[in-house]
Amino acid sequence: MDYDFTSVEKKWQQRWEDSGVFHAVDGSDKPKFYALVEFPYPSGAGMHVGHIKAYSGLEVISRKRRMQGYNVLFPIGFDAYGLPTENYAIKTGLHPRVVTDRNIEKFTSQLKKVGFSFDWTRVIDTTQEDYYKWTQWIFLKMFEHGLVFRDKTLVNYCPSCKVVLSNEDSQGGHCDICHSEVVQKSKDVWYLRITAYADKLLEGLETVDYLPNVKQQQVNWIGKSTGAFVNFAVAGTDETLRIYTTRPDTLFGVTFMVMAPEHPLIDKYADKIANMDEVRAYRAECAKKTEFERTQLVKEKTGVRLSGFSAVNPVNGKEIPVYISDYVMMGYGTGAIMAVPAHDQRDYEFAQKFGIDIIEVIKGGDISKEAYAGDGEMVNSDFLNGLTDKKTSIEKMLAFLEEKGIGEKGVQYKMKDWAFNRQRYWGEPIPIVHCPHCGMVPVPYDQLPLKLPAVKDFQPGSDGESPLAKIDSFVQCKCPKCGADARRETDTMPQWAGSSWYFLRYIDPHNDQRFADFDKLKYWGQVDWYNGGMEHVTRHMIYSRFWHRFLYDIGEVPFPEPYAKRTAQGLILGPDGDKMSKSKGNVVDPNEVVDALGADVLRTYVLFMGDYEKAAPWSETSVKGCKRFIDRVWNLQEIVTDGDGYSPDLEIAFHKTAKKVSDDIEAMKFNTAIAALMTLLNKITDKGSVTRGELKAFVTMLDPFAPHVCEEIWERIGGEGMLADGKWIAYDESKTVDATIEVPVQVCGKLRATVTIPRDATADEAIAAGKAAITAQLEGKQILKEIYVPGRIINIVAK
RNA sequence: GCGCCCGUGGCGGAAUUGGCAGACGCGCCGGAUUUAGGUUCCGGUGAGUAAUCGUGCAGGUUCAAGUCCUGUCGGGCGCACCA
Repeated sequence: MDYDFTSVEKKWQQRWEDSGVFHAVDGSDKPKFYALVEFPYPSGAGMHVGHIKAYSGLEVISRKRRMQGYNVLFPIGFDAYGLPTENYAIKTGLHPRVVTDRNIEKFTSQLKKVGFSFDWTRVIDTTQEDYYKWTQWIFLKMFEHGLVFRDKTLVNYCPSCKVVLSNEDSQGGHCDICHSEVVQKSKDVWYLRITAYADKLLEGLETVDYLPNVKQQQVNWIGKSTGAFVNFAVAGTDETLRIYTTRPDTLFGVTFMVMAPEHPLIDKYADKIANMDEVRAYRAECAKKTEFERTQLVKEKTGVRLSGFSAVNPVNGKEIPVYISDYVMMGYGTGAIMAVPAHDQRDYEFAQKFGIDIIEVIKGGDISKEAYAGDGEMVNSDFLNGLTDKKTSIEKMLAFLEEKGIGEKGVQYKMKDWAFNRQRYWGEPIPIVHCPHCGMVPVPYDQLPLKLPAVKDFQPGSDGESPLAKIDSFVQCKCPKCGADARRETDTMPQWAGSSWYFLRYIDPHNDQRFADFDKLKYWGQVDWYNGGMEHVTRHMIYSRFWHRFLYDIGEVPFPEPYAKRTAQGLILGPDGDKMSKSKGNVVDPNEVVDALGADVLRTYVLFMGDYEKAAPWSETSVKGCKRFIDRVWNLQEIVTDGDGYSPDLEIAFHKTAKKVSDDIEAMKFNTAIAALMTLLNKITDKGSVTRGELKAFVTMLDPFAPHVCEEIWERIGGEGMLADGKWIAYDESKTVDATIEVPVQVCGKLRATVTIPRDATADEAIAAGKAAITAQLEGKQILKEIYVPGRIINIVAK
């Protein structure tokens, strides 16, 4: 009997939809479980097998949870604002709205074809007015609380996309969207003051269950460091040159200072600096370099000494030279450093090149060769001399600095404020009005959403202006405060805006009074389990934790951290082992797999192919193994016999498998859970018959992975109701172990025999049995040690 | 440079965390069914004639090491002149 998966899968997808079994119930008495997967960007290319793997993990867990009696919220939506759609619109002349709707429709039908158990009544689309109204609302709340500010600064700018990028979007000096080289440009930028939340984001990590490397990456990204600010006097003026250092204990080793080329003090004292021409030339040279070149192409230190401008070391009164160099960044610390060439490799290289003194203050290295960054006894350091503990030295120096009023303890973060505007059409309009009298005025809350106007021309302006700037009817408005003629902000929000709070909207997606009802937020609470890609750990994850924490602080949500648990799936690589990409032609289309082999096979294979958290290459031949597996399960119907219980010779195997599958699913070890089911199937087919009760148990366990075939078999053998809201398998712990076990017997760690002994044999009994099996090997030898690890191994050490 | 992770058959990967290395699947070999191919079913499959040897390499700890320690080589990810 051939398995007609196409019609069976269609049939059950329809039944699930008609019955509403996957609808989450607000306020149900059952325990709640909120499973979240990263909603897709609906690109024109359609779904990728990577999406399937990303969703299948929590899909399996959600199906299991429902069967365990939970009220499960497993939603899906579309993160639909973004540049690819806009670029496509520019190319084809189709409106982004049309393109987006078409792509969402395509994604929806593909997702349904795989049989995911999403609650389709809660779908969200970040580009719909009733959604982005609340994105704008949250933005205005932040504005109200002083977390939004505007600054004219050098920004990362992508000349190809004609758009300003955040640091997160221009990692490595390349545009995250088109991979062009990013340049620095001076622009008006809207910032969200995420740095104000740095400590909260750091502390919050202690209360959540994220994968250790996810946590580590966020900690590194926030990049908290503790040290000191120290004020150096500028010789001959009242000016102070303020620096940040993590090693105030090395202050006696400071022999020069370095400022970033853009440091404002340089302009202030331009007439005092004798070689200003040289300085200007150096600055021009630096400005030409991109951030990427400045940081990546570390070759030789360059710089210019400021003549007529020197500083005084506050701990010993020595006058020291001041340089400018591009190895010091304006964006970190104070934009100036104290240089300790003996104990910092960069300062060392600079000192060597410019012939500056190198004074050792920590013993232990050879400073004639290189800087020594290790610990050791303090020397040449006055009151610190003789100390060997770094912590003590730092504390002593800090006390000294504070007493003299020349410095204090300080904290710095690598994380920078979030550049929040884009000069683009397809995004949420920033709901701010520029009034000549009142300045920046927020659009009143009752006028939200500030709708994105329909336009025909999505081309950005030549100087990087938003397409919205060309629409007079949008731009020209009255100031909400004073009524004067005013101009609307024409930039839109970045793609990350809509995804920064979407998990809250799923809880109450149709609410038109609030972003989500407070009682419903209380009922559903934190996302219990969030799964997604590692690439979102430092952007989306940080952003959304920030937004959520802000909403908590102003009393709008009842819990501070949005996600209780976070896991990540590994990539699916192309059959050639490379990352899948269109240009390499190694992309696997999930649609084709569903059509050729069925959704159950696709679902099973993406979880069986390897460790869920690791990357694994797609294999056209391996996927057939899963097809065979599903077909063999289908064929069990041919050998089914009457009987509700387990047959004696399979009972232990069923209990064992039930335990293993239950446990492995929780640990996301889907590959071994499926392997255990395959092993059990092999045992059944070896035996040649299966009772109805056994088959029911089997399809119950397999259901989260391959629900269509399982539902069909369940129905055909007279199972009650649907497995989708059936009951998860129970097992008896005492029946997961055999009464007798086979134990290997080693002599001096080498395997010599195996013996079958009762599971509860004592050590003496086991060893006796073991020795009996290896009498030949023990002949004429003296036994030194006898080891029995219960249930594991017998090892006799003899000489 | 700093931080994290990983090196196991022809391939993807297992190994209850120190206890029979190679589960499960793919591939391959042989057999059955088939006119043949495909499908399906059965048997075999780390290397070696064997004793034995085998988890990137070299040491170490241990009765026992894929697992722990030291060093080294190779690969991946993240951050990066961060003061």
